[in-house]
Amino acid sequence: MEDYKLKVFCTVAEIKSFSKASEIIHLTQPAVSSQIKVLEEFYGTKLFERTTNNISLTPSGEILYKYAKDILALYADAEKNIGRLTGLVKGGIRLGACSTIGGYILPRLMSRFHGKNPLTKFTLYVGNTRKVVDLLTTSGIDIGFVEGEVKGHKISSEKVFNDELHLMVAAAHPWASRPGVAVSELEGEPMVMREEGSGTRQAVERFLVKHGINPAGINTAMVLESIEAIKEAVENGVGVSFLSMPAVENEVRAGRIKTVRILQDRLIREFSIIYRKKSVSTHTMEEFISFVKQSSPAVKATGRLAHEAGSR
Amino acid sequence: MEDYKLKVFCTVAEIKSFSKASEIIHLTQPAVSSQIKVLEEFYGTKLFERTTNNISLTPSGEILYKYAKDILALYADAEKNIGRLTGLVKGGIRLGACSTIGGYILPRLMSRFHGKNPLTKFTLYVGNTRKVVDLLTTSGIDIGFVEGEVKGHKISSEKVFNDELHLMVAAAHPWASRPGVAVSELEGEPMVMREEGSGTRQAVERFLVKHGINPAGINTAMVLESIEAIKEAVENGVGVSFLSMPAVENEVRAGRIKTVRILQDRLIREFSIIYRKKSVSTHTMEEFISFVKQSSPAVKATGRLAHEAGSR
DNA sequence: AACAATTACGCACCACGTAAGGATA
DNA sequence: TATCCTTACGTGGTGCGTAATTGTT
Repeated sequence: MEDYKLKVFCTVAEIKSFSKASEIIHLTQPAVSSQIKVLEEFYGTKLFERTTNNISLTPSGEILYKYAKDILALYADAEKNIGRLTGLVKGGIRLGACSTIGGYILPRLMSRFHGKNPLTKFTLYVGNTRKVVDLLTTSGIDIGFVEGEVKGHKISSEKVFNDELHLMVAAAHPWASRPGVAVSELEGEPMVMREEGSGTRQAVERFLVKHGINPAGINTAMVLESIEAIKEAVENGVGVSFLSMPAVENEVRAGRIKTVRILQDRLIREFSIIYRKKSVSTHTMEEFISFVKQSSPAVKATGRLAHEAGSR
Repeated sequence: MEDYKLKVFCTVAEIKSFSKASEIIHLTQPAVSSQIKVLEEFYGTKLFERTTNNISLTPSGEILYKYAKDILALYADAEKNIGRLTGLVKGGIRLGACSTIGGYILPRLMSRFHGKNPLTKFTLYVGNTRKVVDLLTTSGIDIGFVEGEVKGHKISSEKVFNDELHLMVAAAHPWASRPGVAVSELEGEPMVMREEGSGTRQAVERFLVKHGINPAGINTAMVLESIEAIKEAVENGVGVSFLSMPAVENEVRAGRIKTVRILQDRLIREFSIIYRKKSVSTHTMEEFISFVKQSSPAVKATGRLAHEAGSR
């Protein structure tokens, strides 16, 4: 029920570009121009100074922007408080997540949440951490899930998942029948890796370094950007790999892939939920975040359960 | 640029009636129902409890109302501040006034103000003091002009005009050529009066009492509810009457009516400008009020000048 | 019966997108 | 030429009023 004109105006004021703002709010550039024009005609004054290549707020625009932010905040606040009162959970949530969470964990959470609250609508963007953070800061998404913690004055981050990366081998691999392997045995063993810069890759390398192994010395049989592709490669004996349990649950159940315990340690990485500090979240967002936090032990339990089952 | 839905909602919430609210905002009842329905569907909850004969806000409605008032106030505030900055004076002002001001003083002020600020639009309602105050409290008008001062916790009143009531006689009347008459001479002289309850009537009676004359003893030749009618009566020698100078300026200039000085005293009454205490006035309203205050000496001067000219 | 709110429906207007136009580096 | 904003124009959706319907005292 927010004021769309003010929303458009604020976006333009913040992005300092009609065209870029139009993309963010999914409108055409002329539509944005038109909205601003209406505002300018109403207030009888230019709100933006149009110099070539960049626009800036006029003094009038500054005033309106100050009020517009407050007004929009009140709209959001009203909606949140009414939502809290009625307990109604509805409306859209735009999520962004890195591939592991976005591909395997979030879809289940989203489905369960949507099952409980059919009036909710999810949009999910999957990309790397930087992209997710960018989208969050530009209000392209409402909530993000990334590995590690994100520091930034505009973003709050909070750990929610403890995701374990399990060593995966083909069913026919010699390790498949062993109760566990030492970290040192990974040296020389052909491994399938995620690309440089991927969170999984970083976690694996940190793990190796922690146990005195130089990642550069690893026999990297293949580098793949897709989890699905890695599973294929592992199944076909290209090499072993570290993967998140939810990502290979089906293959492990079917016996096509086996998980092997690392004797000395477990490779655990933390996922964080991130959201804009200042923006007033909706009641539905509050509910979803709380749902995710409640669900995270369950997610871990599922993962571990499957792991126990798969490795015995 | 305010949010029309919220405006409608607030009006209904305050008036506690769809149909009455629809009259105030000049909308049909179905339109109001529709607006509220949209809000209720958006927030997923009833905002009004519809019991027969009267409606009341639900808890959700209470929340929304609290926010809606603030939001509307911010819209108005933004507009006012931008208006102050740009110095632009535009938009509508709804005035209410008693007959003397509404009929003779305000039209000139409105015209002059409109001449300086062509983007302004005036609406003028003329009625007695009670009607004007009612309209003001129900937001039917923005500014009112009434005789005396109005006390009320929701209304601010401020004196602006010192309007003098002059004794008017027909050109052929014996007094017309005299430099002045004593108050006592009014006893027995046929007088034309405004109706009971009129501000002018009250002022005249207070004046008589002040000078030791019982109003009941006055020879009331005619009681008329219209100033124009009184002027006709005076011109035709029905009797003398007290009238505001601006109301008879043309007749005095044309010599059809003469003003006669009262020797001991002058009959001066005060007009006040009244407006709602809490409601955020627009910049244009501020400008108009300040214009009226500036103009009030001019109005008096004009009145006196004409008086001097007419009585000599 | 009478009053108040809702539902049904047709129309007019407004905001959008597509396409063309202008200005500046 | 490429980028960015504005203008022009046709169309679909929305909000209004009129009229009929429901519901309550």
